Amino acid sequence: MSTLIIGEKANAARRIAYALSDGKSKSKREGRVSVHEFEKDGEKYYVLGLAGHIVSLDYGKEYNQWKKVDPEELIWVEPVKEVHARAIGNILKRLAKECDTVIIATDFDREGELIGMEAVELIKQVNPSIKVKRARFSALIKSEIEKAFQNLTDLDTNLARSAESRQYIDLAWGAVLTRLISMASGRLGRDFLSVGRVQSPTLAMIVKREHEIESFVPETYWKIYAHLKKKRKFRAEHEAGMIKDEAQKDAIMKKVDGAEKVKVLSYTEKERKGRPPIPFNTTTLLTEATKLGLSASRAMAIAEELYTEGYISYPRTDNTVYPRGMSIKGTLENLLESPFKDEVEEILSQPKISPTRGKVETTDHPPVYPVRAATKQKLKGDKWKLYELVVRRFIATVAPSAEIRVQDAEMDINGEKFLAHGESLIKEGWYKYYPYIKFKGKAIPELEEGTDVNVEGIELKEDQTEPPPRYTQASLLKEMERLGLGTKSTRHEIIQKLYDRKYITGKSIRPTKTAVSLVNSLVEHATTITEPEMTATLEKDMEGIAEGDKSFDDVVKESRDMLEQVTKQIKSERASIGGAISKASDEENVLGKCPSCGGDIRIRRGRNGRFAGCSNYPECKVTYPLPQSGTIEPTGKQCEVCGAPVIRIIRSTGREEMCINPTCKTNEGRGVVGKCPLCGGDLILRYSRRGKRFLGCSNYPACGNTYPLPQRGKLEFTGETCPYCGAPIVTVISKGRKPWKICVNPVCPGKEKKEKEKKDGSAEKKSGSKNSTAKKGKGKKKAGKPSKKRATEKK
DNA sequence: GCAAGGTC
Repeated sequence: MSTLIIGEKANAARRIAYALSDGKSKSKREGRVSVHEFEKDGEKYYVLGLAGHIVSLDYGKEYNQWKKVDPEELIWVEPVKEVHARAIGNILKRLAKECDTVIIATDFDREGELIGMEAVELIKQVNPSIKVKRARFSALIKSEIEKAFQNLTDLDTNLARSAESRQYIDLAWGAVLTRLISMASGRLGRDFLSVGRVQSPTLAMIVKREHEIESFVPETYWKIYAHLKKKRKFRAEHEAGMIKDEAQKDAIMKKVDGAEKVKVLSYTEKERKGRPPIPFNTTTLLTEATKLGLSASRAMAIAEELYTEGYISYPRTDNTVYPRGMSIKGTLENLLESPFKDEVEEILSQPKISPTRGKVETTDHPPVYPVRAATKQKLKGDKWKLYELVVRRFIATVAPSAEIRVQDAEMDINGEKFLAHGESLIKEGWYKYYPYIKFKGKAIPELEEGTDVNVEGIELKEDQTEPPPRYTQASLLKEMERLGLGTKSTRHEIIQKLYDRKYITGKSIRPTKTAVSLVNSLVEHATTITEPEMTATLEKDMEGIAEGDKSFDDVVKESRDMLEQVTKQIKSERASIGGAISKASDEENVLGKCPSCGGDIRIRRGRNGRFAGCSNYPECKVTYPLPQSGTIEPTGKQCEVCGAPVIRIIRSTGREEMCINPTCKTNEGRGVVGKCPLCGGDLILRYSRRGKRFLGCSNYPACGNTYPLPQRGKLEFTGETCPYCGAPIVTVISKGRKPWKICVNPVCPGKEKKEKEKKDGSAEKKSGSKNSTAKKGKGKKKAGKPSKKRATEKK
């Protein structure tokens, strides 16, 4: 008979098969799924990779209609498991029938144990007598894998059940509270209001911060500086630092103002090491990526691509210590074929290469590091930027420390002490390789104890204390990690979810009115779900189950009892909670005052998408069309010409303010960028439903002439027309590139002509790469289809 | 149409 080995993901399965078979395994593809086969000691082995969880937990179909189910009843409904990755599930069952043993070789962590148990449950449906074993390895390298397979153990059911309890609890709390709150506030359909163990505490933090900012009372304080000169200009600060007492400030100023000299009381110079940064885990990778202007979600999506294409290691990791089995030198040598060759050679020439290490060391995956060389031609745009970040981070972690000279001086002016501090780089060390962190110190001149230094002036600087800053994606990720909210794989998704649900807006994150109202209601009536402690408690309970001290049933029941309490409380306050939230979300949609009756002009949804209408409808019938893409915000301003509200439209390519009234004089000629060469009408900058910009003729539908436009970067319409085809010429200004001018007509006869001219020179390669980008563009559009397919498959 | 956790 044969043995079936189950890995957590395709890549892991491939590596397990390779390691156990000494590279002799054969792969067979069935659709998107690969099965690896090999023989060893006369025994046949199959290795199959899962895609994480292949079953999901949900309530049966009979509970799908929200209005027909009392959420309180839902609390005690037993959810059911359904295979969502059908293809993998079918292959799993088919192979299991042929085998007498199955070895679970999923990741060595809690979820890995559950993923394995789920597979076993499916297998037992078709082969109840199969023998089940577990292989636990802490790195996907041959020696570790072999050791694990020589020391097989049993599946840890308690550990798996602990993870399962989390699933039950998250689903119950999430579904019940989401439904309760959504129904109470009349937000049904796609506008539902979600609540969850991780997202709600995260949102509550953001709301709390906003509240702190709003209620912050700035305090005036002073700082006193002495501007000094010894060969160079520098400054010293009064030792009191921030002075909030006005009398104290006056007293000091009285003594020091007008002074011409300071006496140096002491001067010291020290050297300190500037340690290189620690290896990347998911959180630090994503927070550093925000410096490149990438959102956490976008950075993660790119990291995934780089991983599947074999450029970087697995991007979902908490580990900050390179594992023992990893070759640092080998990793560096791999990069010799990249544009980082010179830097890598410098690093390799060190007598000893010792990497930095962080505090967190896990055994499932290494920190994120580059595994293969790439060039700017292969990886473009953001992909290259992120790859470069990973490479430079890796180089920095094995680069020498910087050496920093630290200077400290104490000085006296008429009995008042002033301090000067200087820092300068003696040796650049890792800073040279990692430009994302800049050395910020500044040197002061060398001083001598007991000498005088000339004062050029005393400065009294008045300032005000500032409220704590709003969260950014980077600071939010860090805070979530600190509080144990979410995991390396989900934190960025949770943040994205808060944006998608319109709970938060902006790079400097603000909660919407709806979010504030939602959080206030939850804090008052369902505090548990807004606190990180719920996760901490759950973690403890899970540990209890894993250790065998608690039962799955007790933990889940206890949680359901608590949820029942909360549910009853919300039900009893249903009207006031619903009223407060729907009032807030109504306000969110107000764009300004109606110029005709003074009512509120609100965003409304109709059959043909969104539009703006007066709140006094049907008495007042004022309506305005709205663009169907982009975010619309009120500006609080009224149009000076027609009195209608002025709105702001925010698109990924920029923002603009305009009068909401399309027939207003201020909108005349808006967006007109040139003449249509076909009919002489106006060419107007328009946006499709999906937010893509293009040029369309004003005589549409009589004239159907359109031109596509680049979707990234700022556009400047030059007013010039193309000498070949008469289409407008546009200048594209995009970050990190020189502005370039193009004719917007993609099939302009002038383009071929230019290509021909280029080919005459040595530009053959260049035009070749141009062709490939053109193909890539088309490929992208095609790639949209399979991803849609995937989405429907899931459902 | 609910969550959070794997993975793609």
